[in-house]
Amino acid sequence: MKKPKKVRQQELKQTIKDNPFITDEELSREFGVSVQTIRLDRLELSIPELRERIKHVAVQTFEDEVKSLPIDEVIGEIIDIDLDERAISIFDVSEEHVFQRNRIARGHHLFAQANSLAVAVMNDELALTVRSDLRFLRPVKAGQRVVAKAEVTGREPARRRAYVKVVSTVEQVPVFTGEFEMYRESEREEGDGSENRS
Amino acid sequence: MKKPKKVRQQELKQTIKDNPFITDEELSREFGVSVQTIRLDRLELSIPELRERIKHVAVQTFEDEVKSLPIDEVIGEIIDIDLDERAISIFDVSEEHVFQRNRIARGHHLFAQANSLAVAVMNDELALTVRSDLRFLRPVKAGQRVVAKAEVTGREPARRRAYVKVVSTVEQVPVFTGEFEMYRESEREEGDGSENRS
DNA sequence: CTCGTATTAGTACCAAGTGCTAATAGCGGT
DNA sequence: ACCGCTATTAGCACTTGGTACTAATACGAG
Repeated sequence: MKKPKKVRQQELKQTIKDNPFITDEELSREFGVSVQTIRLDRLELSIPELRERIKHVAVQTFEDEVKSLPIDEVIGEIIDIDLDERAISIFDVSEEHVFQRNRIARGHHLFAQANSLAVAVMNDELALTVRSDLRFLRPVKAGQRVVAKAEVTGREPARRRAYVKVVSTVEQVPVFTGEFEMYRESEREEGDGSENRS
Repeated sequence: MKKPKKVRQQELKQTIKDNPFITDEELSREFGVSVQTIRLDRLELSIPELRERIKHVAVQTFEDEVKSLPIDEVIGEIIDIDLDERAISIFDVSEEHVFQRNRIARGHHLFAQANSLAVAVMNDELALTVRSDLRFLRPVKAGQRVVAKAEVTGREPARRRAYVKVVSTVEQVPVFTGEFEMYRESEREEGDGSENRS
């Protein structure tokens, strides 16, 4: 008995952790013991078999992948709107909006809420964002409710521009602010709406 | 023969893609054909067996995980990454990303691609966006492919900040640019750039 | 009705195991 | 030297989810 059982088991644990794709047979060669011994060790350490280990790793990725997709249509629910003036929306942050590692909301969701609201507040067939300046003031965590308030702060009809300021808060505390320069497709009176500046 | 073979095979392909963890037997029940038929279909479509599929998924994660972090959390597909230096991702704009009225992509998708790329390029356990300044230069339409290039332009280890510039183009033409000020969760010594924390 | 493709059935075999029983090794203590 | 005990090894039956192959059957078009 070269190494005591305990030592071997600890090493075994580490080896499998480092490379979950190793079979019992390969392990048995590596440690110079029989396959059965490896099996007994795994049993005692409650380490599952190769396929289960692989599956476990795979499931993790897969779930993460599926989870981090959603970013669709209009983000947040608009609860009040006064066209061309101001608007408010709420957005509940849930698991799929956060980094798994620390449950902090990914920036683009906050931006999406604010941007959607800025688009909505424009009283226009179609508004496009031209430019924006964002500040992420505090991290937002899963489970929190973000309230975004948008206000139209300026207009430049000649250039078809409007300026919108959005402040997002969680329980009264500001977490995000954004200034948006918006382009309105149609002019104020007639609904033109099919122009393509580029 | 309810559905022609071709249709079944296409559906089969999709089903397996959506859920690689499904056995031939489950598939055979789902499609109302025998297990052998499923096997023949897989053979023709060169879809590997369950375990190989799972293993493939697992290997991906494992490799990515060793490297760094949220490659599976990125919006768009990373096609090249040089940690702490630069990264490139592509994002295909489809119907669900655009306004129905004019088929122009909603701004937050462009932002999401750029922002997640900026996060990914940071060689860090966790990076958060602190501030960003965006310009939407030209409208992007459904069907177009957006290529985003991120470059780390500056570092301020003392304040745990890094600066990333992202330029997104469609067929060489810039459509979006963004400057990101990022916060990195973990501190790092200067002059390293490629250590092996994990 | 016949031809050809599609489908189903059945068999042998494989990898990487589990679960179980039984034999053997190694070593300490007395 | 012998007992006792744990550790190790061996062997066998059985499991999953397949591959590879052969053979039979069904179905639809010409």
